[in-house]
Formats: sequence, C-alpha cells, structure tokens
Amino acid sequence: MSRPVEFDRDQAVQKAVHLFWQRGYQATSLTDLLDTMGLSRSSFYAAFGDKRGLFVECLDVFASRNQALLQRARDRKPPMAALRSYFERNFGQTADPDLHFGCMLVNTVIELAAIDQGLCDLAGQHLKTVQDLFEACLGDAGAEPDEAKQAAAFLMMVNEGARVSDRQRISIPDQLARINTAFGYVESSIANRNPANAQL
Amino acid sequence: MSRPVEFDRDQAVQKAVHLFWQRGYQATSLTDLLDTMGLSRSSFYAAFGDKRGLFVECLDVFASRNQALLQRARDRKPPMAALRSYFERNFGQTADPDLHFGCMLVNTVIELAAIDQGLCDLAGQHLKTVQDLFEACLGDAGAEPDEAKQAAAFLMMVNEGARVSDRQRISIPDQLARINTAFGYVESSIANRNPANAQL
DNA sequence: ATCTTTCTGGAACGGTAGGTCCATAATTAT
DNA sequence: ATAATTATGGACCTACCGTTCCAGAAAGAT
Repeated sequence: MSRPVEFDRDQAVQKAVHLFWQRGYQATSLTDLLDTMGLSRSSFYAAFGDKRGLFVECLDVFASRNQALLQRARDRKPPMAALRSYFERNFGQTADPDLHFGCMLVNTVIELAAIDQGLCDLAGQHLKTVQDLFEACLGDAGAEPDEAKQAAAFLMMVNEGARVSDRQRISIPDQLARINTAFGYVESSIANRNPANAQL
Repeated sequence: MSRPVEFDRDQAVQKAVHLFWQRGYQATSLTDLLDTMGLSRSSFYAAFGDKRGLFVECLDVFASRNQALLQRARDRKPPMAALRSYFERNFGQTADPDLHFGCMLVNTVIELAAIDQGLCDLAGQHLKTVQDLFEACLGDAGAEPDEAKQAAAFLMMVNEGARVSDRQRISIPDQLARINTAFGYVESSIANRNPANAQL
C-alpha cells in the first residue's frame, strides 16, 4: 500500500470535541482546530471532509459519552441515585473553574437554531435520547408510565436550564442546591402518588 | 445647526434586537444589520459606535422589555398567576412557528460564554434581575423568605431550560405541560409548608 | 444666498474565514 | 532499488468580516 496516517484520529476528535464544546461552532476557526488537533490543512480535509463534517462527528462522540455516563450509573446504582449523579457529576466533579462549558448539545441548539437547522436537529435528537433514558430510570423508580414521561420531560428542562446556569459560572453549591430542589419535587411527587415507593 | 438625522433611532434598535435575538451575535453581520435597520455604514458607526456597542444597547432594550412584561403582570394579577403568565406568554401567545427565538439573554449567555465575558456577564445580570422579580412574586404569594429565594432560583433554571426547549421547536402543548409540571411542584410545596396559602 | 455643520453613500482597508491545490516526503509492495 | 501510492506542509484562492475614510449632499443659521 502506501504511507500510513500519522495522527491518531480518535485523539484528534477528542481535542476537537473539547474545543467545540468550549467555544461553539462559529467561534472555532479552522486554524484553531488545526493547532489543537495537531495536523495540517490537507490532512484535515482528507480525514474529515470539512469543518461541519467534523462537528457532526464531535456531536455524536459527545452524545455517546454523555449517554454512557448515565447508562453506567444506571447499571450500578438505584435509579433515582443514578439520575441524581448524572446531574451532579457535571458540576461538583471538577475543581477547574474554567471547565464550565455546559452541555455541548444544549450549546449547539442555542447557537445554531437559526443558523443550521440540521445541526440543531441532530443535537436535539441526542437530547431526546437522554430524555428517554431519564424516563426509563423513572420507570425503574416506580413511577407510572405517564408520570415517568411527564417527569422525564421536566427533568430534561431542568437539565437544559442547569447547563445554562453552568455557563454563567454560578457557584457550585448554588447549582447543587437547585438540582436538589428539583429532585426533591420529583421524588416527593412519585412518593405521594405511589406510597409503596416512599424511600427510593 | 445642521442637517438632522434621517432615521428613527429607536425603531432601528428594535429591528436590531429582533435580528440579534433570532440569529445571535456572531451570525449577524453588519451587512444584515444595515439592511434591516435601513441605514448606511457611516450612519451606523456615527450612531452606535460599533457592532458590539449596538449589541449592548439591544441587550438592555430586550431586558427592560422583558422585565416590564413581568412587572405589569404583577401589578394586575395575583402573584402566582403573574409568574405563570410570564412563563406561558412566551410560548402560547404567538401562532407564528418561526418566532421561537427563546430568550435573547439566555442565547447570549450560551453563545458568548467563552467568547466575550463582558457580554455574557451583562446578560447574566439581566437574568439575575428577573430572578429577583421571581423572588418578590413568591414572597407576595406567601412563601417564607428562604423558600422564596430557593424557589426563585429553581424557577430561573426552569425558565432557562424552557427557552432552550423553545429553540428546538418543541410543540407548544408540550412546553405548556412542562411549565405546568414545574409550577405544580412549586405551588404544592408552598402550600404544604404554609397551609394558610392553600389556594393561591 | 452663503456659510457652517452634520449626515450620508460608497469606495477602500487590512484581516481572516473556510476551502483548494500541488509539489514533496514517506511508506509499502515488488 | 524501484515503483506505486498516499499523507503532508504550505502557498494560494475567493469571499466576507468589521471598520475607516472621504467626497459630496442636505439642512439650519445668518
């Protein structure tokens, strides 16, 4: 055959995810990408097509990592604890004050809603998948099907709001307090309607 | 003196607000602005300094209109009904499917968090003012001071989340259902802790 | 009617955007 | 060792960005 590719594709995508996540689509220039991914223009276009193509790939990578996070928690903890950990992980976990990038899917929806409907829809679909996972967890926790659906939609709205707050660098304790408030509402609602699940 | 300005400044700003609200800061080019505002480059720079200066002015205009909306409802309705109308107005009101621009302040926070901290902070301050109004309404509705603060922070998170959902063109009934869920939680919480306010 | 002041349209500016192209370097197969 | 193939670096392209500048038009004051 011939000369092999010199860079690690997966690793390059990881770095691109980080950049897009932090700065968004428009504000991330090709030069920025090439610098942090460590490859030349030609290699970039050969490997990814164009900037938009890479962004699609990054959205998918981010979404699957995100889903895996919740799925793993679901395998290891009681359902409501898994849900809580998903919300709390994104704030308490890191001590780095500059790592508050919110959620790349939410950022994309907002930034590109009127600019690139395809990308906005793609991000929205990924968010919907997460919402479905919420619903499954709530079902595991004993919520009735219609209540699980309603509470999952509510929690997705909370999730989106929390990610907006995150970008404003609201203090971590305040963030956690808000999340705790929201979960308190949901849990007491489930417990009230179905007293058998008083302790989750 | 001399030749007077030919365009209506306020009206031009209104149109700029609409554009920025819809497309965001970066994706709105000067050419776009000049076209819809109906003035020439020279007049623009003479009147507004530069693009960023106009954007600051637009943020302020949007924020004060937004606050006035809630303030007027507060003057005319019971406190919880006023709060609800603030949340519902932005969705049910308009039949135009293309008018789902979310909230300009939320959009700005997300788009510019890592790009222009000054603009992000300005939008964040305006949001905080609205949150303070939430808190005042909740106080009027009979919530204890600390509970009002907590619930106001929660409602701001809900507000931010609802605006994200709005940009995804989620159906209006679904939006209203989510908001109703959130208010149901808050109202029953207030009623439970302070049974005297069972009906709000 | 003239002077002065200010606004206006449009040309022009440097900078950067995303994307293309080609000569060259590097690697495998023979 | 050579041929064939592919990746790479960097020059280059066009288009548009926000901004500046200037000549001239328009209006009030005298």
